[in-house]
Amino acid sequence: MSLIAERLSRRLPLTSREADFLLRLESATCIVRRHQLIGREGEPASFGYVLQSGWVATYTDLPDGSRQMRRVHLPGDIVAMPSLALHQYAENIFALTDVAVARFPKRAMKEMFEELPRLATIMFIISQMERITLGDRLSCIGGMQSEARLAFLILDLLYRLRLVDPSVMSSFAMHLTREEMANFAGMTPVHASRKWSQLQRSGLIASDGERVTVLDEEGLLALSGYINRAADIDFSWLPAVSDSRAGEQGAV
Amino acid sequence: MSLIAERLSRRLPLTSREADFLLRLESATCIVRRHQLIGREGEPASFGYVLQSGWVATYTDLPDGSRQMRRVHLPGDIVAMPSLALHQYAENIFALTDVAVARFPKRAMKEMFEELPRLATIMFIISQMERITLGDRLSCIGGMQSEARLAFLILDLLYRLRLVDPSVMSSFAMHLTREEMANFAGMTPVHASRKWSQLQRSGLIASDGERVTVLDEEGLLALSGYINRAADIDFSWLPAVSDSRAGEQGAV
DNA sequence: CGTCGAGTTGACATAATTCAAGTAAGGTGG
DNA sequence: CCACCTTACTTGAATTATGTCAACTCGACG
Repeated sequence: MSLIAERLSRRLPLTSREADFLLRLESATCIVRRHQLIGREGEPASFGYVLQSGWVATYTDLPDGSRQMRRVHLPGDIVAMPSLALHQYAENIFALTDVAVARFPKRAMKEMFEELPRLATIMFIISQMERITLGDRLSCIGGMQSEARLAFLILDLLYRLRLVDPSVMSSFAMHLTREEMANFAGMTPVHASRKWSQLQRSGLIASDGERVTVLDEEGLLALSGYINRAADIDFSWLPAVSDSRAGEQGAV
Repeated sequence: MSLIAERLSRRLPLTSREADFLLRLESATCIVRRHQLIGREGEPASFGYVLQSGWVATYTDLPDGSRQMRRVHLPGDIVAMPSLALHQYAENIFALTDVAVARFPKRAMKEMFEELPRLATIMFIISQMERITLGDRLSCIGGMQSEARLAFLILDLLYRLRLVDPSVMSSFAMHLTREEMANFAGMTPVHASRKWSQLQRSGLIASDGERVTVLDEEGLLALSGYINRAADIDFSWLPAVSDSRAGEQGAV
């Protein structure tokens, strides 16, 4: 089964046609080394990507030279979907670790809307969720201090890693450098280093370079104002699988 | 014709069934006074809104008491679409001016995906555009100084007002108070006031309390790093109007 | 005439950046 | 095996951007 289908099927049964479609999205895998670009801002936005393993970030560079990371993508995420609405990629797509990604052509989305309205609606809902969580991050960066913004990053990764791999409890391998964290949280690498140390000293997290352990999840939640939106997602209004076009209803 | 259809039809011919659907979305208009809430964070997210006249903002309040505006909506925008993916509104919906809004039930979206796949794709594309522009704003707030963040706000409003009303050239009525600008741009009202004055002194804008005039559009663009994404939107991959279900192809 | 909301300005405090120096770990070639 | 890189990270001191508090102006309104 495809990685996306696997994640979705924990919440929703998918029909076999839907699962087949998602599997086809992942038919063209390629490997990219850590710190290589998968796509560049300004290139024709002909392909979306399904991230199969590793971490990917999207970022843009600002005129003054600073870099803003917009999103860290984890396995099973669709990468660069927003740019499919444009002729050119709006963001750079960057391998934070060695990754495996599958690329799919923009026209696959067209087929989905034509033939699999229920799956299209699911994708629509997921996209709206991403808008909400991006807005949450905007609120965090616009209104919170640097320590809280780092705490937000940690919780965001923790909760999303739990969705990918339910065995994740309170610790995970942090694949971001201090500079990458800083670019994500809107501060300088030096400041990120200081505040990271402070999170450790205050007992909220522990960190040994490779792994982070969340020691006080409640404390981080209170500090960062993070809201786990995924818990509130509403799939109740999906279209029915249409009789004329649907295949058999798949189990799982 | 509905306001959404009118804006869309400048770029795309809509079928009469699509136009009818959009008109139905706007069948239940109500008037809300300036500085009233249209929807509250945490309430059941049963309805989306089409903004018909006036300005609306969405915002959230952070634990430390600061307020972050996420989006200023202009006439013809769909408001609260992201929250339809959740059981509860994720944001407060706030009338910046006296407004007319039309509310539509969440299930209208279901119908759209079932019966009007091309329109659903258009909505999907617009939503992805919103993700991009929200990301642009994240980059701006995360990486730019306060003066640039205000410049970004001005250009964002200017370019979007031009889409709503092609007669807008370089000046418009600014309906935000200093405090609201500050909440939007991630700073304090006092600081917003200082930097607003500075934009005037440096000759980039003129302002007389009611109206803003952009005197140096290039200068504001260079200062803020603003990118007008709407110019690059790609509607070329829409599904065809399906034969079996479509009405006649409407002109305009 | 008094009050209210919005805006401005000054003085001071704090958060974050900048610049610079230094540590530590991993890789490479001799 | 060691000397010598490079890269990531840390820490201190000085600087700048922004926040905070308080006083004041101004116009709208009853």
